[in-house]
Amino acid sequence: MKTEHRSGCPINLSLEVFGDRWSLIILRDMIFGGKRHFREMLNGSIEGIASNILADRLKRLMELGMLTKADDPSHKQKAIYSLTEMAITLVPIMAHLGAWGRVWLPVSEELSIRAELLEKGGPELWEQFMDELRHEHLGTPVAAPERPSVRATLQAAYEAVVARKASDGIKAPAA
Amino acid sequence: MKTEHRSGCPINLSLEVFGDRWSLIILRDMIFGGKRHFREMLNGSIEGIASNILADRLKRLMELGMLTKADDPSHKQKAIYSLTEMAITLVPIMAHLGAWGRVWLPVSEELSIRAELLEKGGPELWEQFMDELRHEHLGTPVAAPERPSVRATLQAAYEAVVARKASDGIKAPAA
DNA sequence: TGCAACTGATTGCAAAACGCAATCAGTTTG
DNA sequence: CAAACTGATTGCGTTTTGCAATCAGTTGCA
Repeated sequence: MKTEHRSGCPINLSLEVFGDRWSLIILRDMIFGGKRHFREMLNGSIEGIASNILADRLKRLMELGMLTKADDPSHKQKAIYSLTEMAITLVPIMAHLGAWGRVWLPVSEELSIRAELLEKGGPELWEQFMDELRHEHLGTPVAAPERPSVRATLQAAYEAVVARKASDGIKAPAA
Repeated sequence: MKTEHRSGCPINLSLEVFGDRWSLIILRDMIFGGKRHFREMLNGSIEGIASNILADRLKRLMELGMLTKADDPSHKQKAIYSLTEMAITLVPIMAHLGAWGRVWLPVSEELSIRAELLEKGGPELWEQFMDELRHEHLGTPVAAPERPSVRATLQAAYEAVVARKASDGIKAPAA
């Protein structure tokens, strides 16, 4: 791993980690999309990441300590990528980024409903989500009481918007 | 301005705005360093930005609506760059980024004291800071009661650490 | 008046990063 | 045994980056 840093400033060092156009996208898909395999990330990416870029970034994120890789028992060639605690603690940053983007940028309704719910849920919801991610990726026991998972809730809201927009389209196709 | 976006996802769109290695650095220097002029940013940058990169990013940030440029009355060739509300609302993101970097990355003590104070101050301090920036860059009246400015407080803390490390160096040079 | 220092940039150029398409060897499925 | 799928890798042309040098106009000082 490279140890040459431009400065010891926290913001600069953070930028050196994900100051590019793909690293955070990959982490977003793992965190909010539950993606764990190479092909899942490659084909599921709405932004259309190229396979060589994906391979390069996964490798880089592993070197940085944000991801780990393990064999998938169900398939000798399959690899499962897991988030580390370092990556899981990005959830609040993702939430803020989403909230900021929703205010200032031309976001689409269906892709921003998750950000909206995450923002409204606040730090409490973020903590619950991070606990779920720790359970899922680090194997920690479930501390919180049983309740619908944050990711499933966000996903359901996304699908509800998609369904509503589709039915709106039937009633008023040219709207 | 380009209107081609990879997707309408808030996180993706945010990355398209500052998903590079310099844009946030420039905004950081303006927000926390109070830099307003080209040369100030060029020579004051601890990361050593090149003049062509700086010119390109300033132009880009203006096109994106994050900065505005105005003539400096004191010098016909001088330009004063101002933050817009869009850029000022990045303060909470900066605070989270700094807090995350402080935990996970090899930050230097003197350059992370600001991040530490900003984190401890919480949203209340961020709001006060944003109000100061609005006054400074947008000319809004000062709503809050008179008190030492957040930037000055952060700067003083930085200088105190630098001074302490220097005197430590005299007592124990090889520490 | 003359000249150095300073203003916000711009240009040339080499290196690196990007991104698309094709390809790879091994694994599983039908 | 062939097709589909696994996580990648390679080649190659385009774009972006970043360093050094340079630019024209402005200001301050002698």
